[in-house]
Amino acid sequence: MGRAPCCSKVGLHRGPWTPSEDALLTNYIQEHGEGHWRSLPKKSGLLRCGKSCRLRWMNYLRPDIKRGNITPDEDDLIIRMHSLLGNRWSLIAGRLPGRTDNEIKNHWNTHLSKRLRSQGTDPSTHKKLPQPVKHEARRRKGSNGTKNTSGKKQRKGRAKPVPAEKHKVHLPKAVRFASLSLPRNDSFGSSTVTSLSPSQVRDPGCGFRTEVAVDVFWGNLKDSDHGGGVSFFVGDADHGLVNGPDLEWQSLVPTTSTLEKLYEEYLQVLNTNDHHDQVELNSFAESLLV
DNA sequence: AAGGGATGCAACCGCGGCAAG
DNA sequence: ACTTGCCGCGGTTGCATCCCT
Repeated sequence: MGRAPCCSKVGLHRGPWTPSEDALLTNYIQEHGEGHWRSLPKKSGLLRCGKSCRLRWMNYLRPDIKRGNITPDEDDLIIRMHSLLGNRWSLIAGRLPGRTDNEIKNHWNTHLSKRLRSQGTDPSTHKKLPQPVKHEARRRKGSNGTKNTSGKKQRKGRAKPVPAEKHKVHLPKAVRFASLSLPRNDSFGSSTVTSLSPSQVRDPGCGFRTEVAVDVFWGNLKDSDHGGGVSFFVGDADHGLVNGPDLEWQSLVPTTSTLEKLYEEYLQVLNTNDHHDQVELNSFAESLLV
């Protein structure tokens, strides 16, 4: 429908952020809070488009961002989540405290997809490839997120990321919805889980969303060693579910049997490889999202 | 030692969802 | 019902650095 660009690019800075720009943005947000990205640049004196400001804050400046190597456990979770949800990086990132969707996306594209391929698994479908692909990637030391923000240098043609059999997983797009969440730092054990049944979780119409189930899986799979956060998605009135203000934490008591059932169900789906079950897996993931 | 390809990550781009008018 | 603007997401690109020949 011919929407206007997010901002007039005339006179705006692009490319790497300078420390002074970072400081301006950080100071402004600390003082006024996040949001209103469109008007933020003008108010803060930044010569950047609002979108760029948001990205910089979300992916780099936010104080809760965890920088550094992604641990094997995080790798494991990313792979599992990706097998369920596909390229829903923001959803996956939501379960990895301190990690951004951009970081996870990059990590997947540069490390995990290659690793899976080298292990004989198709990274997009998570199904076994006919034969394992030789791992030709070179190891490289010390590129640990310490990206310089300095100067420029011309660039020569970049090999596109292996286009090899680009099967897209057409899972439903994530939808935005209200959520309540607890930080993962709180121990999973002390967090609460709503008492919804697995069928409720799977019921597309029920309004509860992915993260309940995914966190449940995570809590089980990782045996709480990460301290799981728990998120709740509140259904709408049409489905007779509670709205945010009506939720009482006291009522959200975890029920071990519910968790076990969910875990069983999840394992069942995960442990199967044939086509029929792949379909089931997809619809399972779908049901979590719709 | 140097040049060029490979790698990793920050940043950009375009699109879709949603809410307000 | 339609338009407009904002926000957030996923895909893609740009570029500094690493590593191999």
